[in-house]
Amino acid sequence: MVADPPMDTLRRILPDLPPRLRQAGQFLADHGFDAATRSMRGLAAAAGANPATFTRLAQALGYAGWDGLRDALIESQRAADPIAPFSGRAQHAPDNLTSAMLQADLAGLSRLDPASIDTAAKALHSAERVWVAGFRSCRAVATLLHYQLRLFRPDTTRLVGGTGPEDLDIGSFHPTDAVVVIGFAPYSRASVTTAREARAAACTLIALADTPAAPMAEGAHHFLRFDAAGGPGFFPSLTGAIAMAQALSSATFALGGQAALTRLRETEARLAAHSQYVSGP
Amino acid sequence: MVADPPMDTLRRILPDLPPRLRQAGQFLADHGFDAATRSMRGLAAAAGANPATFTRLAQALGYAGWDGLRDALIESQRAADPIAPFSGRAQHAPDNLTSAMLQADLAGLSRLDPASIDTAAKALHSAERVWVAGFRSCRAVATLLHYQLRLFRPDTTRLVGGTGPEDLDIGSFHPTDAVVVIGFAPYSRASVTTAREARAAACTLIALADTPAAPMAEGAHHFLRFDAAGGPGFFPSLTGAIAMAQALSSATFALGGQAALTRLRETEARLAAHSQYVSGP
DNA sequence: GCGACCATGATTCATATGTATCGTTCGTTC
DNA sequence: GAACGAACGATACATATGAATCATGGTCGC
Repeated sequence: MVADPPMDTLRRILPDLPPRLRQAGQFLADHGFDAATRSMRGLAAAAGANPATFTRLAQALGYAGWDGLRDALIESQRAADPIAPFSGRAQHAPDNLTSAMLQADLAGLSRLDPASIDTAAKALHSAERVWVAGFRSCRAVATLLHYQLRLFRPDTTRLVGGTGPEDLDIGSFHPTDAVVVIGFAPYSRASVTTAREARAAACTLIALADTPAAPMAEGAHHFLRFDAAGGPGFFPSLTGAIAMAQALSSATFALGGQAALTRLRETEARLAAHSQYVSGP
Repeated sequence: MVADPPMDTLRRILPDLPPRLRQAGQFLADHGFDAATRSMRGLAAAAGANPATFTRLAQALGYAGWDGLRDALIESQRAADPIAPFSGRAQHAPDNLTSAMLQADLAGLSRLDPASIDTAAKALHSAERVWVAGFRSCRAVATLLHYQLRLFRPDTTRLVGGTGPEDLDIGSFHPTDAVVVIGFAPYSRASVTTAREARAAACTLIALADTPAAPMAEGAHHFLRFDAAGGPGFFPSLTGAIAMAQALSSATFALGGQAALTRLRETEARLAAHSQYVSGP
């Protein structure tokens, strides 16, 4: 009956719990490790709650008592974090696809080159307008970069193909523009076209790609490399590209100084005024 | 005096210990997690040793008693859990913002929980339809997850707000649907609404968020945690969320078996036929 | 051979721990 | 307004837990 991860069932019934039980449940959700190690009374003291509350919480979750819940927590955590105290973590090959993918992403991140990002940020900073282009799965990276840049450069940042077919956008490239193109093999036709047109228009071309031989990297002023393939996943990984795009926007923001900060505050105030956000938990 | 990691001092004095103490020490080294969670007597039973042996072992390590050793073990494991596994990497302080961001992303990735991703993938696999919802910067994550899922589930995957205002999408949630909501603080109003409606419609709710206390995690059947803040960047980081989304789609694909593979091949063939791609370098 | 010493197991005990129980409070319903 | 029940805190209790103590067996030195 309660063979699922206890944290999942906890979250499911959490909203329907009475106030103090929910408070205890919240604490448990935030401090799962303590729940597995400390005693029930110790937990209660840390949470500022009555010990009996945790017994009741366990029973509300379908366990016979706190011991049952605690055992389930221990079991789920043992699987979750294989601490492997002595043997290096790298030794035991990842047992399943998921952790293998995460591990590959980890390795991919560590291969990124910070220096190339910083010089590209300078180029973005000094460009009059910035175009961001990414298609198919790379569209996710492009939208994020575009979104973050717009937070402090709202009027001078455009997404290629953001407001319709990309033809018109490409046609309006200007020599003082910078164009960021993101792509990896197999390269979408649109991204290659965008890069070619950017070169033709004498823009500053910044390419985020998987290899210097990529079509969009040809003649690019800045080349930022990330690993897309190589992982065990069935699809290419965009984790490295995302990390690089974020670092790029942050570095560009840092170059913007006080002016950029002011514009960011304005944007945030505008979002808050339209109550786009709800208050935190 | 014994502020070092207990496992280190253990290993140091292990060879000089009397036979039974050494045997217990071996077991402790191999099952550090159990030592931190189970009771001393329980440990002794599992190790096939006398309970008193572990008290003596703790004293031999310089602790007042077993409780002292156990607390040290807990503390060292708590630290080892959330901090980066490649602790050597964290030592040399990053020289600039960019590499600091990448480093923070690296640490964030290592904190992801593969087990929770796998169980969520099962839920996606068995859902009739899958809705993906993310707004503002999380839209990037949502589009990528939607894109990858559509590669092998083209007809049963939808992006909330993908074809217009999200109201109509939200209204058509069905109990056999699964809804994936991505968000972090400050939480956009649309994402909270989507999660609430998903719950109301009795959908399977899968939340990707920065804390279990996030509004969209309330009552969620599956909760996948990632770190958004914490880095030195000016904007939250979506690297962890992207990595998790990709792992989620790959895991779901793997569950799909031959049928999913067939559909993926069909999609690829269709893209190639329309010559969306250019040949590689 | 024998006493001293250490390692180890068994026993015992004070304490910590989880839970059943009772009384109180608060909100709801008739 | 009375009656009811849920939620919660406080108390009491049976049990589990860790550690001190005692007892035993084996080893080393003389």
